[in-house]
Amino acid sequence: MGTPEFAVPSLEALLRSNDQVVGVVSQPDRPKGRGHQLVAPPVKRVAERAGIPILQPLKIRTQEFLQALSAWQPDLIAVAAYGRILHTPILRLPRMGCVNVHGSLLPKYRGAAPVQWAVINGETETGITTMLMDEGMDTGPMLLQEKLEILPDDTAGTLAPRLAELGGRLLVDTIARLKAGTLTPQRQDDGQATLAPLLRKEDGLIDWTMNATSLANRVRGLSPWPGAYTFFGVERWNIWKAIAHGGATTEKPGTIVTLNKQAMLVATGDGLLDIREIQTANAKRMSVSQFLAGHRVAAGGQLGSSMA
RNA sequence: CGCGGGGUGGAGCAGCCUGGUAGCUCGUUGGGCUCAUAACCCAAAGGUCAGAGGUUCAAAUCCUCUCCCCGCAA
Repeated sequence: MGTPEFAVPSLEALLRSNDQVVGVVSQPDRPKGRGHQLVAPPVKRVAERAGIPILQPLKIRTQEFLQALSAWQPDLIAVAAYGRILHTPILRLPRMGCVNVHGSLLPKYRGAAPVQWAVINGETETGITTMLMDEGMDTGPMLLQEKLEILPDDTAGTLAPRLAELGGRLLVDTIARLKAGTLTPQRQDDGQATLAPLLRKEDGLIDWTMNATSLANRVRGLSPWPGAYTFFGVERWNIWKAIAHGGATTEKPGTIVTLNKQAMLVATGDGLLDIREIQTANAKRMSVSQFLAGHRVAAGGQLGSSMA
């Protein structure tokens, strides 16, 4: 069971493994992009190409779905970023249980957006944890865990594929060792647990009173979705890349302090944020030097919320 | 039929409403200045104004269609 790009390597790894994939469950096709075109989730596309039966229930807590699932007679259900909470009847369906591939070093970053939050919080390492699922949100006993370095330039978008690949390897490894009986599930230390809740569009609005380092990490963690943004007057600016500079400033947070052909420095609660890559409505993302070539922006300008 | 914006020398933009000499900030090339420079000064090259059709004495500009790109919303 899985839906987005993150789950694809896991499915592919299973398809390459010795185990048989009897079926794939993915979220329904959703209207996406301009024109409201229905788009199949990435996992579904891979499954189609591999000729694997696919289920895309609108609701999973139904008798119909449960019956369809049990008809496949799965020994084990592997779950990677499916996007729904599985309830007890499903968890108990497979003989060997449900194994989840989670994009963090549990018990840290339980929840829907572990990759993003790890970057937002400026972590220098994260990883993959496989676990036996229970009713809670990523609370089940852990099976295998492997670390992965977060590079200084990593965004959620560049980190996720590496984690996903690692996830695929770890999943196959986990299943093999489960079958061999050489794994001992390990309880999570709930006291160490942190949460990584689903991000919303609003989480992308930059709060200039934060310090520059936090903001730079936030920009990385929110890329490519939902994207960090701020307002210049009524104009919305998406900030795709920014670097934190130390140095005190007496300017009000959000003030454009320095402006030349190459750079735009903005005052924050602590330090300066050097905006490197920007995108305005109707335009592509571009380097700040490109942006400044065609847009008249004066030092002293205020960035902030649209209401300000 | 979800809403909207855009395609103008290599990059980013203005010009379009109110048709009439292709403009700005850079980049590139050559020259100059300087101990030196991504700085400064001078000069040059580089454009079928996305494409097709139409209106007009005249179209980047007005009308129609096509292609491509982007934001919002989901």
